Amino acid sequence: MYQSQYFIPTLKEIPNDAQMPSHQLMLRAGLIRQLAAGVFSWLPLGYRVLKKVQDILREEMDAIGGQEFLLPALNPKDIWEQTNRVEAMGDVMFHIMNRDNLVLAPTHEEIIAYHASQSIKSYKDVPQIWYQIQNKFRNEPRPKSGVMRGRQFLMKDSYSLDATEEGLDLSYEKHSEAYHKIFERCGIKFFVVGASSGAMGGSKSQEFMVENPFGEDTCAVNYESGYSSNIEVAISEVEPVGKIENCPEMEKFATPNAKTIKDLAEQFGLEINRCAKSVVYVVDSKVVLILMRGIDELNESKLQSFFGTNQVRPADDSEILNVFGANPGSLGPIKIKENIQVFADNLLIGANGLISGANEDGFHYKNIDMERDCKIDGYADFRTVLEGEADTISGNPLKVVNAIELGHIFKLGTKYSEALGAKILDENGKEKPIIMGSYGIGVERILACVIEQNHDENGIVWNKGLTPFHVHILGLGYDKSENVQKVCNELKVNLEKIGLEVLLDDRKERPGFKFKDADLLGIPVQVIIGDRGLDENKVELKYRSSGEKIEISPTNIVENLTKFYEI
RNA sequence: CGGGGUGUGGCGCAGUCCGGUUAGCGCACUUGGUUUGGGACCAAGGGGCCGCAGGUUCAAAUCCUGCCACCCCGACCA
Repeated sequence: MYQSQYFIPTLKEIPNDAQMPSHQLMLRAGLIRQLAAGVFSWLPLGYRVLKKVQDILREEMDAIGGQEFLLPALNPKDIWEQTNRVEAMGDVMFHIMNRDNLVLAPTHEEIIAYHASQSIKSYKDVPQIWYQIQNKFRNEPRPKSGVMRGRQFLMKDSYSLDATEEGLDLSYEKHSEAYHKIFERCGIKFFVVGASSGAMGGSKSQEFMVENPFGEDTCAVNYESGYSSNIEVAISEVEPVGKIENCPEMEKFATPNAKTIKDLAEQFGLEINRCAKSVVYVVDSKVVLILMRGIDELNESKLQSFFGTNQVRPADDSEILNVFGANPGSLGPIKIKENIQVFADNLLIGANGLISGANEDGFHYKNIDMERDCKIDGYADFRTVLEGEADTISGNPLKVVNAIELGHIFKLGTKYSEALGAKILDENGKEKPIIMGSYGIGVERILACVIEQNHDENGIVWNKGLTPFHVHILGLGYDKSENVQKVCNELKVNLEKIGLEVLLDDRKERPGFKFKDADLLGIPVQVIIGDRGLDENKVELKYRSSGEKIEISPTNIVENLTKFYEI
């Protein structure tokens, strides 16, 4: 490819509205352009890389027996109504104004289940793995970070159909292995976390994560021990609060200026973890009290799975006053005005010597014994893991990091097959719903993550597998020197002959300009050809990742690059 | 949806507070010339309904009102 004829609009300056390095570089290197918030055009150079990612996805999906579909983005709304997801998706789903019976698909479980219901009738017809690489539409309230979160985005989504739980386990395992291979081949450093399945009813779910400051998920990890978990479900080894000896009788005391646990601990010289924090939530319209250690934060995901509902929210001040007869800052488990359920975090099991609000403004109790003085309806893990706590595998400190969700594998179960009547007969002629799994990868996110992990101050550093071109020939003084032209073109032909993709910078630009652009584009090897070297029968080979340059005779380049690309 | 910010040529910005020459600068673009191994220089050019719509005024990029778009923080995120 001649660069003078190829559309690669590079930018010298960083576009004002790009914050994330990969976003900046994708714009600067001419891979993408933004069309609207969360909507991007892929330019030729970017699309070349995107296609290479898709090739890897196809190869690995085919390798586990996946069959590629292309499902429509326009979907009949009534199919989505059968699973109640028009309502569940709410504003996230795009609706069509002048054709009300159609919607834009944000995912494809329903359509897969629909087709399965038509044609998959027997246990002999499964297992099936169906996948596609296709645009998804989600009306994100706030698109951000370039292609990281868009309103239209490419997803590799696949779905497994099985007759038995064991079959699902196998399909799930196959996907897990395929995903590992995919991300490894893309050269991404990632980790896998167990994720909260929330109230959606699936049994097992794991997310493939990439540590990144712009990531929207939070995970607790220890790379050495291999512990990694979404903060929504993360656990750690923490000493319970426990008992003190000879805990005296409970005693009320005045705390007029202590509104927070911190105030309380500081003003009265108390141990912060014996100051029990009272968190008030409304769960399915009922007010509940959760007691936690003073230092801990309630984890809403854990609360949701404990109660099996996602209808949870913090109680507001008037609800609190109503139930407790006191305001936040003086709440506790003792003598609550209304009869409500009280739960406590596991770390408070058997604890005594606790301090908590008296449900009377400006007063607290001390010497509270959970068993002696409180009526607790249940204990569970409600807390959010904190940085530095011991991981449950090695006991070494956990790191709490931001992460990008690249992929998600999910044992769905029968929710969609039941709703859409996707049923099969088993060996005994008994009708059963198909057991489904759902597996997704954000295709454009792969690209962004690769750039996040592989760039320097000069630009992108592509790996051999994803680079848009294998070799970047820089013809210095190309427009002037017939010799440079001759050597460049011969080399281009010879490299293409052995299957390498070549970008030849034949533009009428000064050398410095070409060097800067080449580093920005980030093709792994640059072959620098100019009269100065050719006079001594030398050209220069520069490796983008190390910056290392070697001088070499033009006749040895093909051999050298054959080795480099292991052809 | 709440809070904050920004809209001026393809990109990056100044000008707006305090209304008043012909709307300016750098990059990019066109032409000519000199240059040519890490984003050259000189000269001459082309390109703007100053986000949109109203309003105030003799006069609006500038003041007022409404709307729109985009970015950031938060809420949300199968």
